[in-house]
Amino acid sequence: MKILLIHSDYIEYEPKERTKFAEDCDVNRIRVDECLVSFISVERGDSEVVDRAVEEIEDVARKLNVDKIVVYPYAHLSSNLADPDTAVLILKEIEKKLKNNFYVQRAPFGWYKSFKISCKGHPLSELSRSIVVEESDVTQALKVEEEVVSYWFILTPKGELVDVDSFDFTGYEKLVKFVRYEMEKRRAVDRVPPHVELMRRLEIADYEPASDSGHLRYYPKGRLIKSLLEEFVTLKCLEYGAMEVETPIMYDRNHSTLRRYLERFPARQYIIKGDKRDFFLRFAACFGQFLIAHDSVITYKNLPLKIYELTRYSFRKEQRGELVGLRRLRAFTMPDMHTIVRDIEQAKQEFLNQFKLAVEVLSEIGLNPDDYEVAIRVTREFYKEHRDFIHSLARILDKPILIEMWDQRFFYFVLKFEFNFVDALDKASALSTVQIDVENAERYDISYVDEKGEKKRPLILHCSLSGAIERCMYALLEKAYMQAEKGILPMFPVWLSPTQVRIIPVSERYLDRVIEVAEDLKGRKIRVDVDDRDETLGKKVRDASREWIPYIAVMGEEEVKGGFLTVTVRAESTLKQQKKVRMSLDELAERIVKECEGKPFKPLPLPMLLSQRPSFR
RNA sequence: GCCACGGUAGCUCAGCUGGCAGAGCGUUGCCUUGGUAAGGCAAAGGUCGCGGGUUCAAAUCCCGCCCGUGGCUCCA
Repeated sequence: MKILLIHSDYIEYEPKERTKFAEDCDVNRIRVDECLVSFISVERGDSEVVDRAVEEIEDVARKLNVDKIVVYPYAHLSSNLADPDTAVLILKEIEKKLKNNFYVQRAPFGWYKSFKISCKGHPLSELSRSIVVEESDVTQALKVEEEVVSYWFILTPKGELVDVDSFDFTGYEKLVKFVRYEMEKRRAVDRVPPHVELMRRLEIADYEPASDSGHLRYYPKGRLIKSLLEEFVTLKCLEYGAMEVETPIMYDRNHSTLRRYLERFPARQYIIKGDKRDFFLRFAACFGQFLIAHDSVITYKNLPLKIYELTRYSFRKEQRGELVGLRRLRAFTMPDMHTIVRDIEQAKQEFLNQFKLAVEVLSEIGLNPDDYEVAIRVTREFYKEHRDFIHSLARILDKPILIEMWDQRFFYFVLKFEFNFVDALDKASALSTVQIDVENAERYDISYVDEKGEKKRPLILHCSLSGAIERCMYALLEKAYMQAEKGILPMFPVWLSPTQVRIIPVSERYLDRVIEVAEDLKGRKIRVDVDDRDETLGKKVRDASREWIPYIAVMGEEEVKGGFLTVTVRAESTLKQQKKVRMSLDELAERIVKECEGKPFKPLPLPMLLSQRPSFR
């Protein structure tokens, strides 16, 4: 809403000619003396700002000490006008509210009017106000969340459900940390998280000050790692039987179905102004996939039906203080798979399959069950009805898991699991997760046809097999850091290492031969580079080690003559003792190829010769 | 959004009881041609976050703002 306020000696106006939106009125000349004239343009969405507008006008009127207010519809203050019907309603409402405390004259809407006005000309006599709709980015679900009462238990692999306070946590150090983190939601760390320093030092990712907070830049090495993870998780979903789709990243804010869904999802959105409509940026792939499902003809023969998308990106406008490095971002990449199932039995079966698949995916990425803790969140009702099923989940990984139970269903799901990574600062964050959604098939009007030809409502599973890709990178970095603290040399899995082999010539004399060897390895789909810089051998070895390169091959006279490589194997070395192995080129190549079996491959994302590389920071 | 801390060379940081802008690393050049965690010498490199104020004089003191990190909050 745009308001122009004029403190006037008088205003005189007279309706002259109707427009097609004209409201009925007496076409008399009106004069009001000693008044505040409010020229108002009602804009789209202004029904929410009436009270604030009234407050503003009253506030000015009081300051000027006037008791008469003229409400004057004036379209020319805005290029984003509300429709006339709404505008009249809003103006009338303003009139009504102002009348509580003032004498109010409202000029008729929809007329060409002549007017004369006399402005007093003191400093406060001409004011303008622009009242915008406050983006209520706090959804209903966010508010509800504050009221949720949780009951906490530990479920043992033997199937005992123990109250959290009576569980003996001896031997379950990480679980304690996780439970504390979940329940107390309090910690006192005053450090930059280790992975933040690592992601920068290793030239993986960095903050981008020119963007919004929580949007990172990825350097070639980071892009490579991210891209391999993206491809890997995608392939896992496709192998599992999912159909890959691609859906828009922004949606109409006023779409009735989506609007209701937004209300149920506790996340803040980015709002984008379009030509005519406002859009929000997706925070997951649910919308796009549900809308596809809504328009699809699905029969019982198609179930379970799996749809998959890698969201690059999902957007969540987290509060500033919530953002951390790769752990929590405003733009992140998430594999998002939805499974449409016919009933609760099929839902349970898929839930179980996906639980197991998530374990497998994380372990291939380099995160073992020791690295995360399992949480199950469930309504009391669902727990009672499916106790055996839920207990069976604890047996899969053979470790106690945290159960959070609610008396009522506050959210759209009845059951979910999460694998939570506990980092070097004892903070937990969710990686893989699957939820059984009992609400959205209805909301999106998704149905399938059963054996009898009847339309039925399915259930929907939400699954992120690995969790956000960035978060996997965060977990790998944090894990490496924690291992380094224990004296283990930190590294990435070989298939994710940007450089898998670095070859270092003992002197420039051997460079040509070294490049030949490197080209050979490169031809075998191995990421190999060559340190051709004018530095000492010691320095080059040190630098390679600081880059966590799994295989460092040194070539000098001996190697060239003998036709072998002297390889420092990082995985078998310690801080004190390097493990050096004599290997043939074939042996090294075979070893690496084997270690990367079944994983995607991408070539070295940088020039092979180190001397040709820029330093990105 | 609130609280705390921070922003000085490409990076990490010192200087901050006001008085010539500093170090290490990196970069460039030269020497060095080497056998497994930093070889030597030299040079280049600055809007001290931005704006205002105090002062003869401000990186330093004061005010405002911006950005970052941490904590709170939040984390489907």
